[in-house]
Amino acid sequence: MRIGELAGRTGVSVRALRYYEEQDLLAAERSPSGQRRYPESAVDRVVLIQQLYAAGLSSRTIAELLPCVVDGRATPALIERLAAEREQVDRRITDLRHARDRLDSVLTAATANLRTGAACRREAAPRAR
Amino acid sequence: MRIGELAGRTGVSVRALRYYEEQDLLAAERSPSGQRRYPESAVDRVVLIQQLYAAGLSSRTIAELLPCVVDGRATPALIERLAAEREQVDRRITDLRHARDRLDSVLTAATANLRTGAACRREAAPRAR
DNA sequence: CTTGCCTCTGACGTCAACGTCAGGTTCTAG
DNA sequence: CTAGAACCTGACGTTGACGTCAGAGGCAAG
Repeated sequence: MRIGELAGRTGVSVRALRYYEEQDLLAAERSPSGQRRYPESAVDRVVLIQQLYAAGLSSRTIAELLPCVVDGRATPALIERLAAEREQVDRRITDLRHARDRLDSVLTAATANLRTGAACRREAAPRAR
Repeated sequence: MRIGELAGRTGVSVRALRYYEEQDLLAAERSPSGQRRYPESAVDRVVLIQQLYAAGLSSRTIAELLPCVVDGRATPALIERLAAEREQVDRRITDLRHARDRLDSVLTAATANLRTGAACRREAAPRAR
């Protein structure tokens, strides 16, 4: 398929796909006229890339680990790298949970105050730009 | 305390503290000569700011919500905002968990392959810069 | 008083993951 | 055949949270 269809089916922009290629995350055949042609498997690949971005990995890191992720093969060094990234993700999850809990306690407190009529009287002033 | 001490005690840079002030996240008294003076409570405040950054909130958002977070009071609109941010954080946690699970399955697969002697034979090529 | 660290403002630099625009080619529907 | 959509490369713009540098003033010790 061509780049526009891949973009449509994955929900990422054409620009992003070209960027992925630039970063060696996603290869493409070329038609005689130079247009990119992707196989069906590219859809899954792009989804995977998005997942890894969502995990907070950089494109540099993804490029290093993708071959391993795709074919399930790796050197011990790559496996260590993967494990380290996994730990990173775990820590980020923990941090986020703490932050969420913090927001939760703030929320319940604020809501309770609202109900007891203790709401702020100064309106939120529109901040200068 | 002065800015250097606050930086040391919170682990954030002096530059970051000045940036927080610029973004209305952290106020400071000034000595007659113009140097910033912070109360003890600034330490907690900076820690809180870090937590909210960790939650993925922007400084703009933090500035809007901080008064509410600090004194537990808010307008209904602010409470809605908080709840929305909380949901955002929740979604991010879910995404991260998916990504982590993905990394996990890759890891176990790769490790199993390693043990069965199916490791990649082409070494990880050092990528061009 | 001077040395050396701390602090100030102002301003430009950085980095990642794209967005956007220009100027040109290619493909496809009619 | 032609209009218009889709594609190409190349290059500059954007955003957020700072880093870094310059040039100047402040503060404690000896």
